[in-house]
Amino acid sequence: MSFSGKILDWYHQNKRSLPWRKSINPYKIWLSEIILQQTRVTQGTPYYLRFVEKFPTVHHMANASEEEVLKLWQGLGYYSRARNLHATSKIVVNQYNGNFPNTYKELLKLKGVGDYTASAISSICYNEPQAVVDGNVYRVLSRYYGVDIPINSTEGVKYFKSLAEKVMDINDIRDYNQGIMEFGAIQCSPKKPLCLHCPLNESCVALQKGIVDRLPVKLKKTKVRNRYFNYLIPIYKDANGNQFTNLQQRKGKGIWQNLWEFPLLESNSILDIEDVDNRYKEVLDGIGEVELIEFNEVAIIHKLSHQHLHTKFWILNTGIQIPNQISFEKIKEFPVPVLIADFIKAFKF
DNA sequence: AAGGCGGGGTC
DNA sequence: GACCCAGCCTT
Repeated sequence: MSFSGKILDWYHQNKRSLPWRKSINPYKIWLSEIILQQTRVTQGTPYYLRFVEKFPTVHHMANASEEEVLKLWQGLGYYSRARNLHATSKIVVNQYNGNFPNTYKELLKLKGVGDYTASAISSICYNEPQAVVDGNVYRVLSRYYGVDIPINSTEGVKYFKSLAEKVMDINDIRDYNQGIMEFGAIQCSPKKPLCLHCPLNESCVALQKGIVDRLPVKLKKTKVRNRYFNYLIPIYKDANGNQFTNLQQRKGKGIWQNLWEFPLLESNSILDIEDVDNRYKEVLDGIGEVELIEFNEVAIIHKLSHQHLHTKFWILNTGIQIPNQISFEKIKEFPVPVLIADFIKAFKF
C-alpha cells in the first residue's frame, strides 16, 4: 500500500475526537489553526472552547475589542496571534461580507495566515489539494524518507513542501492532511516513537538505518538574552479604604505588545532596595514620598523562548493619589502576561 | 537568511 | 537544562 494509504488507514483507526473536528466551518477551523500554531493540542483546547463560547461567529469576534480578545488569549503566548486574529475577523466581516475566502491563495492574504494555515483551512474546509507542512509533517517525512536537510533552512522548507505535495492523497486531502499530522503527534513522536508497531516500519528509511532519533535535523538554537525587570507597584488607600494602583499598556515593538503591566524599571543588573529608591521616579513620577517594600527577595526568572526575565516586584505605598490610578477590583479585567498574572495572584489584590 | 515572538510539557 | 509544539512576521 502507498504511503498516503497507510497514513489514511492509520488515521481512521486512531484519530482523536477533538472539538474542532466536529465541523468544517471555516471560522472554527481558522480559529483552531491559529490557536494551535506552535501550541500543543492539550494546551490549546480549553482556549478553543472558551473562544467559540464567547465568539460563536466571526461577527461576534469582529464586534469585540482587541482588549477582549487579548484577555481571552491571556496565557497562551505569541500574542501577535491574538492581535492578528482580531484584525482578521474585522477584515473578513468588512471586506469579505462575513465569509471566509475559500481558496488557499486568498486565505494566504489574511493576517496571521501563512503557508501552513492557508493549506490547512483550504484542505480541511474545501478539500483543496494543498499539502500541510507543520512540525509533525517535517518529522514524519524526514524519518520515513531519511532526509537530513535541516527543516528550518531555506532549502529544507522548499524540499519538504515539495515532498509533501508529491506524496499527498489529493482524493482525500482533508483526512490525509489531518492524518499525517496526527500520525506525527501520536505515532511518530519526537521522543520514543512507536516504531515497534508502526504501519510504516517496514519501509521507513530512518528506522532501517537506526537514525530515527537523529531526525529531523534542525539548525541551531535561539540565543537567550538576560533582562532585569523591576516592577513598581504603587498603592494608594483612600479615606474609605478603597485601594488603587496603576497599570500601563506595553506599546511599540518587543514582547507582550498591547498587554498590560505595572510600571517597569528595567536595569542592566539586579537592583537592591537602595537602587530602586533612587530610581523609581524614572518611571513612576508624581506619587510623592513612598514607603518602599521588597516583595520578593530572590528574583523570579521568567523564561521566554528567547529571553530570561530576572524580575523583582516592589511595593510603593504612597499617601497621595496615583496618576491614572485604577482600583484593585479592576486589575483582573486587563490582559496581562503570565508573569504579571502570577504576581497578581500571589499578592491577592 | 536570520531573528523575534510565550508558555507549558517532556525527558 | 534542552527540546518541542497543527508558524508567522519583520528586517
